[in-house]
Amino acid sequence: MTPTAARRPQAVRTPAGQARDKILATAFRLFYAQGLRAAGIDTIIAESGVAKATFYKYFPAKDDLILAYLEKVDGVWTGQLHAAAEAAGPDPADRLVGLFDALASACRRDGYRGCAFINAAAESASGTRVHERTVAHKEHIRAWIRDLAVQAGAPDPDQLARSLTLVLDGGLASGVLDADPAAATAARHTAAQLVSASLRRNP
Amino acid sequence: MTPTAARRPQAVRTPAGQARDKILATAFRLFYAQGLRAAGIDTIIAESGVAKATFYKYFPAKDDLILAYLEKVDGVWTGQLHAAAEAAGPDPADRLVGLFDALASACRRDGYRGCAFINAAAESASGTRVHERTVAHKEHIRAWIRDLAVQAGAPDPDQLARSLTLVLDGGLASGVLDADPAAATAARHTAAQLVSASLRRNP
DNA sequence: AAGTTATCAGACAGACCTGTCTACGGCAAG
DNA sequence: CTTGCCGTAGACAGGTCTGTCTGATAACTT
Repeated sequence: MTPTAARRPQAVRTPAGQARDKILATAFRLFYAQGLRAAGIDTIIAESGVAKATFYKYFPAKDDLILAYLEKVDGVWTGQLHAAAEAAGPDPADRLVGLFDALASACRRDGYRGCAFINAAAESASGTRVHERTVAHKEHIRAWIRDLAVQAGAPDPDQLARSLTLVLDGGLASGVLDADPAAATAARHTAAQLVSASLRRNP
Repeated sequence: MTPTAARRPQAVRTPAGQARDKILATAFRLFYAQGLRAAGIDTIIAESGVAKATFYKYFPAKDDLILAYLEKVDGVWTGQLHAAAEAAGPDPADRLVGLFDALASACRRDGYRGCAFINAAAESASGTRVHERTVAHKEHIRAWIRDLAVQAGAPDPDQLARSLTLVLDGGLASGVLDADPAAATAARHTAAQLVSASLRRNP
């Protein structure tokens, strides 16, 4: 009837500039818990508490949100790995083993579902931006581990980095099946074996 | 107009009893190549060349087809692992290393996209039949490897089996990123290191 | 020859998904 | 105070998805 009757209560308003963060936080949670395809845009918008138009302003397409999500995961996970490595002490050889503590911590977290990147890659065709981003992440990790192996004086740092990333990825991949802490413990143990075996000839 | 005008040419007819196999073969291909969600029922039906009603007769729901697919993958992959292990000779220690040749062979195949089970688990919520089936598969593999470790006289077969499955899963998980044969080679090399290190005290 | 069974073709329903668009409300800067 | 920006609410379009149903045909069985 009257224009006044059409007024809507406007509910709660997100402060300017914070909408993007809220969306990304929700996406982080839902993408990781349910998968990239299973988590729909509508759900993410509803749980973020933002309007649809606001969402599409910051993320013109779902793929953009997925990439932002992967960027965030990269930062978080890389940070945890670095922190775990540094917590093991100044010796690079210790750090190579200590980084596996990040895996154990991850396993213990509620809702742990393995590696977000491996899961994302499983849902994306090769050649897509999402897939490429995943490959880049794994290469960064391996380069970092290789660097530690060089510092530790490994005779073949490439080989050692390969071995350790295999064990790390194995631990992460098994995390999507069950969050068994034994897998993380075994991964750390295996890593210690590989590191000491690799450095034995060159003490 | 006339009833005769309504007659359809009936196209090519699948021989009785073979429809299920054709569907499963198509599903095997599409599920692995695209993922469980990305491969739609309609596409599978169209590429199978069967009628929709026939499909739903054999697989009342998509989940049933997915489970049949996983069953088939299990058979194929387990067979390849066993064959690679046996090809390495009669010594159980050699077999523990030789089974990694199956990984190298898989990497070389066109359209290789890592482990179908890990990929499936990434797309399914825990607690679902699909997820449970994946966990069961991984447990079978580890039990088999553990058995080989016992035969090889490993002092701690559980630990060795854990380590080797971590490396194997790592190799498979990295396969979804890129089918790098170097990963398979490194996995075999790492496995050899772990096996010999594990048996050293007990020759 | 008649009946049974397996298959084909495709319309249809109902849900969900992504992305666009309109209309409106509050806030801050000019 | 008003103008423009950023936000909300939600309808809508066009597509895809799973799963049901009808009706007709081919092949095998009795």
